[in-house]
Amino acid sequence: MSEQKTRPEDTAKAICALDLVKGLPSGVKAHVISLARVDVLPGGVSVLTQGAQAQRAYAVLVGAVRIRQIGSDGAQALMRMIAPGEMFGTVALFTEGYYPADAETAMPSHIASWSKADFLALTMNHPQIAINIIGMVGQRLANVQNRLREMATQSAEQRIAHALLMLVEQSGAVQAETGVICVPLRRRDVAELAGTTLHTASRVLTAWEKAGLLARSRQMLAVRDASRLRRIAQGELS
Amino acid sequence: MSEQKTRPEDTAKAICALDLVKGLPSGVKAHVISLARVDVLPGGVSVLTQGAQAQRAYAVLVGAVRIRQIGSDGAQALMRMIAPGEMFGTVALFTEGYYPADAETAMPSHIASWSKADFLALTMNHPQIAINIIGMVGQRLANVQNRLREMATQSAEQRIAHALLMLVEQSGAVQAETGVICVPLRRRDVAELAGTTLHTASRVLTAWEKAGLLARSRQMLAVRDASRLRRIAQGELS
DNA sequence: CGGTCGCTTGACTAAGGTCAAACGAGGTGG
DNA sequence: CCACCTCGTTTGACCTTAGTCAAGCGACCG
Repeated sequence: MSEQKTRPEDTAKAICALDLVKGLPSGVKAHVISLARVDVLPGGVSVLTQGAQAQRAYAVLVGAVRIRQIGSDGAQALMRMIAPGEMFGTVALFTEGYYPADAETAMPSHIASWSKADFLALTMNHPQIAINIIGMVGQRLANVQNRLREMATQSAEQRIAHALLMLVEQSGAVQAETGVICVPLRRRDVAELAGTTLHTASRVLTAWEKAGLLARSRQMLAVRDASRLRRIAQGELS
Repeated sequence: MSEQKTRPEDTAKAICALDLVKGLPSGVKAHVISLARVDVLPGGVSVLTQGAQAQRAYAVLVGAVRIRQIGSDGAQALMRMIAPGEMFGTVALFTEGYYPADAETAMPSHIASWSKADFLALTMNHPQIAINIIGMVGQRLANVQNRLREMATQSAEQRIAHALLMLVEQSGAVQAETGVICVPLRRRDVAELAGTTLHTASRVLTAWEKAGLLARSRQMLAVRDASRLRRIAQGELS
């Protein structure tokens, strides 16, 4: 966690690495960069709120964002964590126009964003961008559908294991090796992600810590024995 | 349920009504129609299978299709029912290329489809089509996310009520009035849709039938008291 | 030093899943 | 035409999972 300076060329590079501009000539990438607004935000602040008119599309360059949905009955669920390089709030620009969930920074973050007008113009002028968006949304859809099936058929323990494994994968190749999840995760987050209560999540996680499956330093979680966790996730174990 | 003749102008009209070609000039629509293959299928046959290389994108013109996902552990969940005018199997053409679920006709159906090459060319040449796809997928994503939250936080009874209400809405404005769900629904379908077991679904449904909330004729379900059902879905009742 | 926040832990409970059995309708073949 | 079988469904008895209620702990912050 070294001191990090905000350099323009870093943000440019980060934006170029987005799936959004995959396969586009560098001229277009430059244009996308020029249209972007970059905000440097502390942790725990709201980026967009559920139900509001969609004005902008966002991408996380540095840090992490929590996407949480709250139902009409007040129950809330954590839809996903956004890691660097991923986008959020983009779909609402194309549909009814209301954000379907809340987004807040889970740690100090750099967030790039584009106005609705600019973003729509980009997709109209560069079909490849539209296709890239379809790819990203499709990936998300597949992911959510998988979780839906798991939620319907698997035990709380399995779902928690899946949630952790997903987070590790999301953290990128480097972390996937070591198993460190570089996002501050509260028990409550894990619970909402896996669709259980804070209490059962706590019980399961502390049990796994005692068994040496997990380790915790500060707010971060580290998966020590991913293969075992994977077996638990598939119901082959305990 | 009158005898139905397959007339080319009917299929043309049905394809023109797809969200896919919304906002496009009729010349393009004609082109889309010319590229479509239309299959007339009996009920209960497979249209595409999970895990197969995505070759085509599909749309239901007449009838209904069941989209079912099966996990590595064998547990299966009904992702959604496809009503006339909706598409399926489209996203896989843009992502990895494997269908994420099975699709089978739930009743005799007319299915339009386009080859991968044609479909991708269409989206490249007509950005509006790509944007329409994003809209459709976005809608789906929002829907699945809502169900995910419900699955995590609500009771089995509430989820079943939600599933029925969703089906009624899907059946179109005419049916929404009368409350008839014009799709053959087995108990098992309802159960998989709501993420419960066949048994609890049966218990709940027969209880509702006895209470006059539902009626059943042949394989179809009819919702007699939608407002009451809606209150159950929101947990205000029983 | 008190307050808040996040976490842990225990005891209890109920929702709903599992197991088991049987029924009715529809279709098929003897 | 009837016997039989299959498939979808119903219903009961039981039991496990995981949610609820309640209490206490430790850490961090002002």
